[in-house]
Amino acid sequence: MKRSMYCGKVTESSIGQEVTVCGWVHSRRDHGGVVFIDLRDREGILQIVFQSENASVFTIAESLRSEYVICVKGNVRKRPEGTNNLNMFTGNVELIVSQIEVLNTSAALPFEISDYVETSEELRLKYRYLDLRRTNFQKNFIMRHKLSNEVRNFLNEEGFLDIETPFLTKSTPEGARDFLVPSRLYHGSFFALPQSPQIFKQILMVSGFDKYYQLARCFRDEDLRADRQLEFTQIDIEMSFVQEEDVMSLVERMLERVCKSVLNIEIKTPFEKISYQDAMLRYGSDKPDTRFDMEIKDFAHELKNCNFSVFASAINKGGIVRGLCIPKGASFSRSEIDALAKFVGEYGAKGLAWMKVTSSGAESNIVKYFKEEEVKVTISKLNANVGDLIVFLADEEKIVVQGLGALRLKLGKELGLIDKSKFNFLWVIDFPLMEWNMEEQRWQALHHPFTSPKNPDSINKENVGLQKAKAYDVILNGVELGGGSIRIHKSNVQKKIFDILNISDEAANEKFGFLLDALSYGAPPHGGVALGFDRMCALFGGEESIREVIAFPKTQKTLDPLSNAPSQVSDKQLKELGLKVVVKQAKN
RNA sequence: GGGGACGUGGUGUAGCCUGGUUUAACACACUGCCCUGUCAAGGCAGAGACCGCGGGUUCAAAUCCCGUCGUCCCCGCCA
Repeated sequence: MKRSMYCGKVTESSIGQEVTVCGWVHSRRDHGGVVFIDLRDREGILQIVFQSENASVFTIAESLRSEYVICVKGNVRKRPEGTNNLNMFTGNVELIVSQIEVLNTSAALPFEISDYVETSEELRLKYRYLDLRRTNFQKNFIMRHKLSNEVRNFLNEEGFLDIETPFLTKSTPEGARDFLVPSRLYHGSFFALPQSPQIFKQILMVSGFDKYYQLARCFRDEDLRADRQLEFTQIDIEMSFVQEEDVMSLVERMLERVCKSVLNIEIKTPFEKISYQDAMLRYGSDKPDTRFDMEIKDFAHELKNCNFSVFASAINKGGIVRGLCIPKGASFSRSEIDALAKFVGEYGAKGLAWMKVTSSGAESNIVKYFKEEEVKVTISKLNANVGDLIVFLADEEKIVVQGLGALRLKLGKELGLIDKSKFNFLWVIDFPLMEWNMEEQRWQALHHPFTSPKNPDSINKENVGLQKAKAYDVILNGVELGGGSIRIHKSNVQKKIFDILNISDEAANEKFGFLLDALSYGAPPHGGVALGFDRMCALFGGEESIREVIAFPKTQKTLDPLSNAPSQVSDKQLKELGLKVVVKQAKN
């Protein structure tokens, strides 16, 4: 028997036709004289019916079990009056089986393939092939395919060339930890897997390809999170003879197109723009979730003479005081407020000051240190209403910003302030070029060291702290979807940046000499962007974790329970590579 | 490197706080039987866990304590 259509595609238009479908036994309902089976393939589920009149197929039907693979032929008919299933796409029809072939049996399952029962992550990954049979996964990966296809279509139409860059490349000193691949012919030398195709795509611009893209796999040997894997995919784009607006406009048009064609959502362009400084002040984050308000306000000016010693001393030490208003938060119990204080403690805050807004002003154990005017100004600046809770952090800037930013997000989620149907795109711009690394006592690129300063000609070691970058991040619902910049295209400017970053001429030549050389041979002005494709798929699929849109992800401890990678290798393999010993064995 | 949550038949959970009628409960899955319109089908019967692992406290430990392993979330890290 040869399949004639997908289970999930059988609808009214097939009524009266004989079709052959193949799939997995999703569920079986044996009524004695009639057996119903929900047959599942990647496109959906179809109810097939076995009637006792057809004795030979009926006997087989009674022996079928979950996840058996079968092929059945039969007539499609309209379901009898009153037996339609409105929850199924194929719920108005059913297939009356005339022939069946059992293509394979299945052992009893280690867990239920059901959308109703959650199974532990470890077990799901060990039996990933079963987990991926869930309709939600089938849906996610079909969506992922559509998305990548639409991205490619769009970029192809815009005149971009898809060019591959190497996986075996050179280790770079700045940035994430590299995955190293030992060289067999040159013992002691290593390739590195790319953290991103950054340098290669810039060199492609020097070569005159003008517009490049790639759905590029990238590798970073850092600890994992819900939105981070060791390897991930990014939509990598680079263009010549462009400014910030050109790249941003391209990204907007691309996102507009894929939102329409994949999700059937109309989004507004151009996206709202917010400066880095503003984002950090108002949202305590460089990737603000603007689906809800609860903005943070600064009180350095209003409360600088406040009698509350914690605030005064924080300001005296060069720190800041900021606060936010939690709607209806006055009903929080003391222990709930303590929990909030503990939460901001994770970001280094030593405490959380608070006041409940009442009809006569405010109350809490710190209100007595405030002048009436200070309370009034605070309430009005935060637009607080009676019944709200105002919380403050006073400390060094980084702690206050991060603590309140994280608190705002946590409360936004927990208090249900977030409208999940919203797709809020946003540009964060005007990033500082560099930030001071306290531990290593040196400047460090905020983006990457190839990012062009706004004023490349006047930059020097003294003013670098005030320099802004020609960089932009695109944010969706509080997730950094991607970022990019206009690059440095002149080798003297690039050398100057390396110098400020404390990378010696010698080191710069050793690590990036090939880029510096390339820039000296007529590099065009260029810039680009990279979008996290896995994150995009997760957001589009309504998933919290990118593991739900990656077929074979690793656990948080970087293991693959399916294949048991990483694993030890033979002495012979090691010897060929000029390596010895394995110190720590992965425990699977 | 650090903090937190979790770990009980095949799966998901309850029991743990307050140790003893626990012979560890419930649902799903599984096995057998019944049933001609179900769709997370239903009914009857059955098999299946000494409670992640190790140690300690106690007359007595799934339950309390210590350690350890694993999974997830977060901080650090991720230019």
